[in-house]
Amino acid sequence: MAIHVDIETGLKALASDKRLYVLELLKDPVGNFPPQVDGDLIADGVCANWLTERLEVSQPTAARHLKVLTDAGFIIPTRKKGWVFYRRDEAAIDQFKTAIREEI
Amino acid sequence: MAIHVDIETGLKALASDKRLYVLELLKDPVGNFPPQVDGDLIADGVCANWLTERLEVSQPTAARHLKVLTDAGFIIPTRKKGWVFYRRDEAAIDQFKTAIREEI
DNA sequence: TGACTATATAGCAATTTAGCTATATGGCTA
DNA sequence: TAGCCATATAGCTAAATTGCTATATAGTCA
Repeated sequence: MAIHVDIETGLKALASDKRLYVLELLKDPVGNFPPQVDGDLIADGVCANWLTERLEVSQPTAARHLKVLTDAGFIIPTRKKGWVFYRRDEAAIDQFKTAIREEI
Repeated sequence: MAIHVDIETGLKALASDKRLYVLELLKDPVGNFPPQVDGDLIADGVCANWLTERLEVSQPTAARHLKVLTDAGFIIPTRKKGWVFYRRDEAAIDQFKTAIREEI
């Protein structure tokens, strides 16, 4: 029961439609969002504000979802000017997929 | 947000230490459990009673965990004599892993 | 520096999940 | 058939999760 400790954190982070949607949106920042001024859509990621709009929840609720994904290691925040940009951590995501494949 | 409907069910079913443990135990029924009389450990699976003991929760709580896993399609119940035996549905589990790999 | 703006946190209500005890169900077995 | 035993369901409490509003924080820009 203590075997799957890390995998369990990842599963809990993903077991939410909102958070799955964030990862989905971040797969194609250029396709899903308009151009950005202060952060590069690819290199830095997508502005928290835009993700919040897409999630259709309040700013604090979106912030918490983003924190869960960040804490699980699936997304990376980058602070620039007044904003925080988020992008997928593909290495971490791949590592999780491997763990699922091997341990479940 | 409606894209991941089936994947989300699976993720929610797996996002629990107890249920991960059930799948872990069912990976090696012969190694993890003593011989059975009324059901074959491999062909039929492991008696619900024994899984309940290993989970260290009450019978109704264990039954509910097993139902969640069954509803998600990860385990298959087989009724025989007085008992219910559970085994992994490897095909369904593989399908889930593929979905994770391709959609996350 | 000072005001403004984006994000984070606090704190509360509603919902979901997980646990329990008590009891119903349903099918062996004597 | 009658009783018994494994499993399922009902119904409750406690904890965790998700949403909100209000507010604190912190960094930017004039």
